[in-house]
Amino acid sequence: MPAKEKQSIAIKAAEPAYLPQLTLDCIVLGFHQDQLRVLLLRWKGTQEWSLPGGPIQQSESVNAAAYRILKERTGLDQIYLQQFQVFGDLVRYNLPEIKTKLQHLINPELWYNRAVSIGYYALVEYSKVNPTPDLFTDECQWWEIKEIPNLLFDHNQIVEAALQALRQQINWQPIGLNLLPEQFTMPELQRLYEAILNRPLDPRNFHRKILSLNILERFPERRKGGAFKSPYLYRFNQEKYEAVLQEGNLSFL
Amino acid sequence: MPAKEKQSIAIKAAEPAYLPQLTLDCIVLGFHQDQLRVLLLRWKGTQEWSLPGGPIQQSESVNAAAYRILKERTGLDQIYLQQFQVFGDLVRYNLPEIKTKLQHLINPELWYNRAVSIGYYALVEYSKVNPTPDLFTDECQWWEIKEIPNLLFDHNQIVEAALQALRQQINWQPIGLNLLPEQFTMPELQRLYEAILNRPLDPRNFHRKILSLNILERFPERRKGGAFKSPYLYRFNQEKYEAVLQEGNLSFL
DNA sequence: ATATCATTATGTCAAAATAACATAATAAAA
DNA sequence: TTTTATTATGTTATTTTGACATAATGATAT
Repeated sequence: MPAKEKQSIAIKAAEPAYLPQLTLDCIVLGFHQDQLRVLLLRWKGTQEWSLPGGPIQQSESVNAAAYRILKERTGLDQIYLQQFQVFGDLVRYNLPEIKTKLQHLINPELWYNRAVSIGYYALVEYSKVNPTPDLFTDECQWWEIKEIPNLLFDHNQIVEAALQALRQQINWQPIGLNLLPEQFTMPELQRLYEAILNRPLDPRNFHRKILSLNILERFPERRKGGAFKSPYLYRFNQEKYEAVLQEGNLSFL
Repeated sequence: MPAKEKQSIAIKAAEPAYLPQLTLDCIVLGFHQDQLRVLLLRWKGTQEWSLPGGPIQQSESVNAAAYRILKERTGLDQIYLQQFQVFGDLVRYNLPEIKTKLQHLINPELWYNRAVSIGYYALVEYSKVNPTPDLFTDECQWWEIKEIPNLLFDHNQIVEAALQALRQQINWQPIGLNLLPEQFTMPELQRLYEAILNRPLDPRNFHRKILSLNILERFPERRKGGAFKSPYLYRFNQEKYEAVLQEGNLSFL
């Protein structure tokens, strides 16, 4: 190998079975106890965390690679996945530092000088996820968005960019529903939106606005169990949702 | 222009000076005579057209590569550029067909079986562009969006995706202004929006809505010269624009 | 000079969407 | 039965949108 080895998340796939110098990072978002959470991996024998991700096989599409990685880390198949940005800067982090931290894991010759990463965010139902580490890590865990530690590589920035993209997208598509279980209550949905948008919403206006989208169905029964008035249960109606999407009901400007 | 550059989504960057199996495609959009236009290249000795693009140098960021390519094809430096999608399917076009069409230009050994492409759209001022072919092409020309021929590779689909992304973005950001000269009239701006959105707009409502954004300045003088009432001239005010962006005035949902 | 023509600038009103606001109902626990 | 936490919901004023038509103007033709 010439004088070009170092790198990124992408370890020089010793196998040429992977696209060289290209990787993929996934921001897997879940919602639990009124908090947005993200799935992180702890590298073997360290306290260093990073996002799930990895190289792309020659035999799979980029999207398929994202689904594969998500399947490996969460056990889930059907996931809402959104490509949101390519990270292609020349210097994306302090490489010598990373190499030092991870040298016991990866032969330095296996690093690329540089890799480009495609960022995806995934919205998943928290309770269905079975967090599973990969070959380089020994722990896969949910972290509250607000408590994310310093991550390896440029992953803190990638998470930030993903959240921004999510906030933008949720303004015109009710994608938040992908984060909830099939049945949910209006207050739960509101708290999810508040977590994503990071600001409080008025419950009356929220209720009206969400229902006006015509993509929710209310069940006749309420949920019992709390020391309070029992809330109605709702369900996301995929068909109605798609009908709404068709209309492309964006206003200009 | 760097030696050995270009193009296509799938030519083996003969040198390791480029990121392998990764390319970049640019949809350069301009507006002229009430039409949206896109810059296309005709391959040497053929009637085959494709988008500007090419591989990324090891020594440049992905964004820098996009700017470099745009500079090479248009002569312009300061360009509004937006990364909008990665095209990463396994099979993006009929490779044998392409190889046949272009075999006189490129040694088949230099083709990759597969490459991933990062799509950018660029919004430019039509009259400032100096269309310039690259090493593989002998013509660089504007085409009306509605008259784009069958392009090489998956470029027709990429153009379509770019337009969709543009239409989406123009709904919440007044980016269209990048397509006009510094001074423009309200009807010109309206016709631009109509071209992008592909539907007629009411001039009174358009006027009201655009001005309400508070990013335009009206000049005291009007433009003379037509056999009709002379229109006012406007200018895009960058400062005001940025002030508005800060507010992040997106409604939720 | 005047008429004609193409184009531009602009206002009103009804309907819809938004934002701001408070209280009664209820399930469980005390 | 009282208390507590939480949920469901309605009204009004304001803002935004959408639908609609006409008068003004600059050039050209007569």
